[in-house]
Amino acid sequence: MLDSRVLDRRSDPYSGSPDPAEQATDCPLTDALARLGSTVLVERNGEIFADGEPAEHVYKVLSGVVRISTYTEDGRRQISAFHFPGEVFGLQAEPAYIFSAEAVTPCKLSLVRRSALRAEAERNPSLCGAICQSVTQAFSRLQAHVVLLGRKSAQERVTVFLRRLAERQSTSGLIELPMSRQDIADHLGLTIETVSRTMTQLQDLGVIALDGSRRVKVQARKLAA
Amino acid sequence: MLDSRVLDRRSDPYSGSPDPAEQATDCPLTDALARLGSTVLVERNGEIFADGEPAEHVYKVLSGVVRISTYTEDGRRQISAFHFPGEVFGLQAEPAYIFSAEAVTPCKLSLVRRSALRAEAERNPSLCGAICQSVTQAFSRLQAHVVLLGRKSAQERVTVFLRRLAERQSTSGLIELPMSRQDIADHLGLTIETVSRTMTQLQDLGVIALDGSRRVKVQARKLAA
DNA sequence: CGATTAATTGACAAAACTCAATACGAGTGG
DNA sequence: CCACTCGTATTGAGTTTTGTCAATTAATCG
Repeated sequence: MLDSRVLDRRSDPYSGSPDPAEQATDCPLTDALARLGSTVLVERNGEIFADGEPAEHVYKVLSGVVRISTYTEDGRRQISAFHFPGEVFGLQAEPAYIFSAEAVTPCKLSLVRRSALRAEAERNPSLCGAICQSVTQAFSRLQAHVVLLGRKSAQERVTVFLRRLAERQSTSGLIELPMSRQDIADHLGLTIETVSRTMTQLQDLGVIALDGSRRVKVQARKLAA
Repeated sequence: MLDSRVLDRRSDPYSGSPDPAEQATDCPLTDALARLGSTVLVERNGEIFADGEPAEHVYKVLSGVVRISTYTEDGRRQISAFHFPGEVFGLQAEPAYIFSAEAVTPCKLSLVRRSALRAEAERNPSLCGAICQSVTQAFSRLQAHVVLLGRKSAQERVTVFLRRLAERQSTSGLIELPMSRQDIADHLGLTIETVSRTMTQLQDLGVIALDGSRRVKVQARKLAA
């Protein structure tokens, strides 16, 4: 898990057909990443950065899925967030990362040095605003997750998780689960067994239909409630 | 709970002896609040703002304790954070508040219009940085809370809660609990009964000593583990 | 001092966890 | 193409933790 964290790095844009997440935009942060950053590929389960390391870079997902995790002393893991293409992570004021980031699937990431971003932000106030906005967005997401963890039953957690995933993938009805049951469990504060059982419960209730373990067909009506 | 949200408001500095949180500092955000903001008093359990309202102001606690809460449709409440003197809250990019803020104890707050803060930030890049920093700080706290909610037993939750409280109050050994058991329960994702039982357990274990329900003497050594 | 709210304690029920066994699925080699 | 393996997921049985409901005690406020 610690090997081969950087498979490829270059400063020029990727030559293949452009992903939506790589297009030019009106977001100063995206622009800054495109102009000042480089690209890196990370293999499945590869480490992007680890908790406690100097926080030197800010990342954006171009393709693939990233998990943000924290390991407690006794070996338990909490995944506080998953990041999908277009999302920025690693943006923080602390000098060292306060969590680890790993690739759930093979990932293409754009990254920029924090110092470069900071220098650019000094010159460009709109970039500064965009950074703030990105951080508050992450904050809002986390806030919603706190409510999920604090107040909800296993069934509610799984249902909400699937619903949010559906919204983010905006695929009407068919969700691809890029992450394992263990990842989901560690995100929702449950065990892998409870996640599994809840999935089958939801299937028995007719809320979802499982097609293998990584593909879920959603009865949108029923999931909504 | 909805009545009398604003008891007093004025633009000039408070005339009494200055709290530490009101002193002039080298923090541009604190300065901006002092220069551009006004002061308001809120009574115990008074509402500061509610989830869904237009997010017009940014606040800083001068004295007292504030709770940030979210109410779910089914009436459950999750308190995602408590704010102590010197801390800023309500700083967000969304046009409407995504949670409510209420006074745990009678509070003196400094507040500034978001538009004023934004205008000032355009002129002053260091203020922009300070804002970012404040948001990332809140983010880090929330991140730590997610780990607590996701992965910890009732006993660990209460222990960590008390430890963090002790750190923030920096009162060696004696903690004042400004909030009720219900507040603590809603913060830790537990029931009031579990919180209460856990407290007595910790007392039986010799980790803490309760002096009434709102005062806790901490055996620092034992709480640390 | 009495009334009211907050906190604790007890007995029981429910939800989730643990441990263990089984099944599935992707990849490999015969 | 099939059998084997390894990692992942599901299912089952029993335990533990926490939640629920009810009763009691403690604290607060007039």
